[in-house]
Amino acid sequence: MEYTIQRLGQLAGVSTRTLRYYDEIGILKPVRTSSSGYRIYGQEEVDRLQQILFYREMGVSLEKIKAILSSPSYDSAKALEEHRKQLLDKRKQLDLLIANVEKTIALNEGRVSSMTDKEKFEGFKQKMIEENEAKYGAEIRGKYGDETVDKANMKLKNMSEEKHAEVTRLASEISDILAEAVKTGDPSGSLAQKTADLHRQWLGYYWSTYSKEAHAGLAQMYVDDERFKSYYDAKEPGTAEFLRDAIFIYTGFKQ
Amino acid sequence: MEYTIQRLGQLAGVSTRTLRYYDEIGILKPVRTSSSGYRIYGQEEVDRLQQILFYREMGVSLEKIKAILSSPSYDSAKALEEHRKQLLDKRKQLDLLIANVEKTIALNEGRVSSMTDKEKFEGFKQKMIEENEAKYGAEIRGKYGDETVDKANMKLKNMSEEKHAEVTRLASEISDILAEAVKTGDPSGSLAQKTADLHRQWLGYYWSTYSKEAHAGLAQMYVDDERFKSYYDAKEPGTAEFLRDAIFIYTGFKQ
DNA sequence: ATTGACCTTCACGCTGCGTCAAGGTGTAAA
DNA sequence: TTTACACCTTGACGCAGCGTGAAGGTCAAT
Repeated sequence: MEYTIQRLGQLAGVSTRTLRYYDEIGILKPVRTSSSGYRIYGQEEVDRLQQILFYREMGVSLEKIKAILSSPSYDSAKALEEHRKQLLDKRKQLDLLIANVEKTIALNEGRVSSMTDKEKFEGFKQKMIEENEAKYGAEIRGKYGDETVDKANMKLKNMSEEKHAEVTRLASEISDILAEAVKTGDPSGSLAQKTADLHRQWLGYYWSTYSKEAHAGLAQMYVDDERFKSYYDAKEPGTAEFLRDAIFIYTGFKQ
Repeated sequence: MEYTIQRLGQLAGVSTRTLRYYDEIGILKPVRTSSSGYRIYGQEEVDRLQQILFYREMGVSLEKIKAILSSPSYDSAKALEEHRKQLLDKRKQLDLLIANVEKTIALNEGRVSSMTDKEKFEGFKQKMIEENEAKYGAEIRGKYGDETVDKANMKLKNMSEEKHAEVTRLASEISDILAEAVKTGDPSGSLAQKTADLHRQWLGYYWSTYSKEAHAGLAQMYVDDERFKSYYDAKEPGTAEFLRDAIFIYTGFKQ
């Protein structure tokens, strides 16, 4: 398939000016030009543009992208793996930021009493990501790649070793406070909301990405699924529903 | 709490140059200057900077941010809701992009036979986000907001009414197949992997965004947490571990 | 042969800072 | 006290990555 400049632009979501600029700086040249000087792009250029956009998405400068793509040691398979990891990092940061907004909203609505200045900027800093970018040089990539994979795996390992005690403590605290909260009968009360908050913290140990929807979904699952329901309702019938309602309120999901 | 320019910069993860520039263009002025002309920032400025960074993160120009923040009709609560939605949109786009990388990797490894040119650029286009940005004008915000909130709420509602039966069916199927799989003793076997796959499908009803990490985390949770563990191990001891191992293999998380 | 949607090159302008330069300030140690 | 050193100031230049004309050629259909 061959593309004119505008068609390629539409396909990839970039402007024709951008494509001309990329030609100008030599990062993406058309496969040929028509008799009248029109730029014609082919299959290779489509794929190369995709790679360029992956790097651009990660904030790599066009100059560096050019160097990377034209390096003789460029390994597209490794690069893709690296992209994947970077994107996952980016999503984690986004999740932090979302949690930040949500906490700020909760603060404004009085559902949460305080927020440190530090917390207010959680998720904005991109230091770790930028450090990764600095390491985007082709040679270090392979080594660093394995390292981060290991780190990702370590997270679960360490968790079961180091933090296991804390998670268990949290879980039992949730259990205790939930029992108290149920007695009040008010899922919007402070005890119930504290339970929901603790539950969220607890989830933090298992989910690298928190979302209100997932939290609310889990809460609904507690009610729908017999095994969860029977666990929660063991001490006091209706506890699963109560917890769900509390979490729905906490996450802002009305029924 | 009062901050010097550098301290505020560190707190928020921006450079001192940036803060001076923000002063220069009048978007964020210090509350006062010390006797020797040093910029001193107070609590209000911290909060304002947070708001600025939220908008900046969404790609709004500083000029527009200035206009928005100084508009008499500016409603910070609504703005925060809007930020939240935009961030969720952004995450959806990121998920598309991640899916794109993963499919490209699969293509390279021959696990997938083809990928259209259109698919190659899935997740790059930010049209929807930009359109939202255009709507960042205060008046449309409220209306558009409620609509998407309603949609999000609908997801859970419909679920409990319509799909409840299917979810329950899935859950019991998982239970059955898992019991069979445990007998084989091989978490990498096809029965175990089918269980993991069903488990993933089942999760799909509760999580709007699936991630391998979260799935693996949940699996680990099944082992760490007594209530889950006792449920799974009821029929056959070691079932929780078995399921975790199967899911680890399924998601690619080695221990 | 005219219209309208394409394409070309050239060139200026903009945003959001990074990065010196040249100097003043605060304070703690020597 | 002075010396070091980390902090602060204003001013000015520079840069990436395009957006946005201008002035003109091309292509296909009507």
